[in-house]
Amino acid sequence: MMSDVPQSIPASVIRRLTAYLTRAQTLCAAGVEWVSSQELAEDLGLTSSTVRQDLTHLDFCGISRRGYQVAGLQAVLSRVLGGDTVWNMAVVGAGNIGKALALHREFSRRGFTICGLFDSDPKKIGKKVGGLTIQSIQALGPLARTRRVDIGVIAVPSAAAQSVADILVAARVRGLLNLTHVHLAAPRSVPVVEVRIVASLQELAHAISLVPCRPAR
Amino acid sequence: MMSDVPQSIPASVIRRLTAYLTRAQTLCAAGVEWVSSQELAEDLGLTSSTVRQDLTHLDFCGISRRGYQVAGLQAVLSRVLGGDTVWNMAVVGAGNIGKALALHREFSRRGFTICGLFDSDPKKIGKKVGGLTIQSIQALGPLARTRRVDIGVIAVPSAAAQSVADILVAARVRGLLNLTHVHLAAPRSVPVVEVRIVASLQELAHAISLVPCRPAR
DNA sequence: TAGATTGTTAATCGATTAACAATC
DNA sequence: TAGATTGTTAATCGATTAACAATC
Repeated sequence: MMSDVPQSIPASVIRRLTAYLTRAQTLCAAGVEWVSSQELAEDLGLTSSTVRQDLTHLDFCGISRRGYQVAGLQAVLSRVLGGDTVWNMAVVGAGNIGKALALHREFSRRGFTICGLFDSDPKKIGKKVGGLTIQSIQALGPLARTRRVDIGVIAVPSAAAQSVADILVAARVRGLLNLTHVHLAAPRSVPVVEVRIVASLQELAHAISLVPCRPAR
Repeated sequence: MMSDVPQSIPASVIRRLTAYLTRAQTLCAAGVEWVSSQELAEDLGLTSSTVRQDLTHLDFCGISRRGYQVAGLQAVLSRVLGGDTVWNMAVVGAGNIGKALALHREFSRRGFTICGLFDSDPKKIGKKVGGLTIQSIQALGPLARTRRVDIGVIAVPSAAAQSVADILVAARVRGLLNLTHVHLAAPRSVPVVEVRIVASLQELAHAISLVPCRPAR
């Protein structure tokens, strides 16, 4: 009867759970108490069936004729998505993207603390970005280890990405967020999530070219 | 026998095609002439079967025992992904992320030109970011129309995202890149691609917590 | 009660992988 | 020729959707 094995939720579902969480937070802030699968589906461009199916992965039940209690839903989603945990991040690459991430307030609000910003350019080292001082890549390995960095954010030029990933993995970082457009090799115990902005633009460009031209007015 | 209908390639395949393109460009620059599906698969963390299946969507054939000619593959992928076209973009929101995008060189290199940067904050209007002057949101609609903006990039606070999207759609923009964490409603003729960085971090955090702890050394 | 909405099962759909004949 | 690699078909796998009994 020992069925309490922590259920592994598929990545496709996890991505939607983050959307439900954001929505639940908004509804909660607006004082809404109950939400149905149908309403959530409309808000997020899904079917109600998908929403209900997704929420069965949670240790949380809706109520017939009322839907899901917003506050409870928010709490459960937050916990499943690691809301209780604070994650330590190191951002590598202090270019435009790296600096933007270092300054982005939304991260700390969600429990992701940036505890170091690194670059290989000697001219940048020592400069301040928000509350952080840019440090040398040489310092990355030792610091990631002593500061117990959980997540390495890779925002360097693509050519340097793999070597930075290797340094981070050797420093026992637990996961990588890859903002470059090259694939990173990492051991299976170190998950990698890719955020490919240029690829997203190309995907969008392709989708656009499939849409028949609209009339001139 | 009229089978030359422009095949609609699934989005899942398009995302990988962008990866093949990047890889082909790197190989081409390195002077490599041929690449097999097996090699591409290893480089990108896929199976050779997936690679071959994907490439059948292209008007391009490999050769038994040799693989795919890198230069040709690169050319065909570039064309399919809109490499011949130059896309006009407006970036809305001149916060950290918006500014980083405006300064990011990789976009223009890939055929995505930023022709305007907009913000609602009066204190920011008139300031220069790279070659661009920050303009008022009031100017967005008219300018998007007259400058024939193809793609609107939404990098404003989440609460303002939908209204910005509405302005862009009304100004006949053809597609939206959404960098906020809320879902955007848009007509089906205006494709929306979402780049959700915080959601990616949460996905990563969840993946990390599934990995059993490694021994202390 | 009547009816709306859940949780769940079964059906459908699409994407990935395996397998192999064709071929260079 | 022998053998490696393609293009393609069929099998598998997983994700989404439809349907509906249970229930509040």
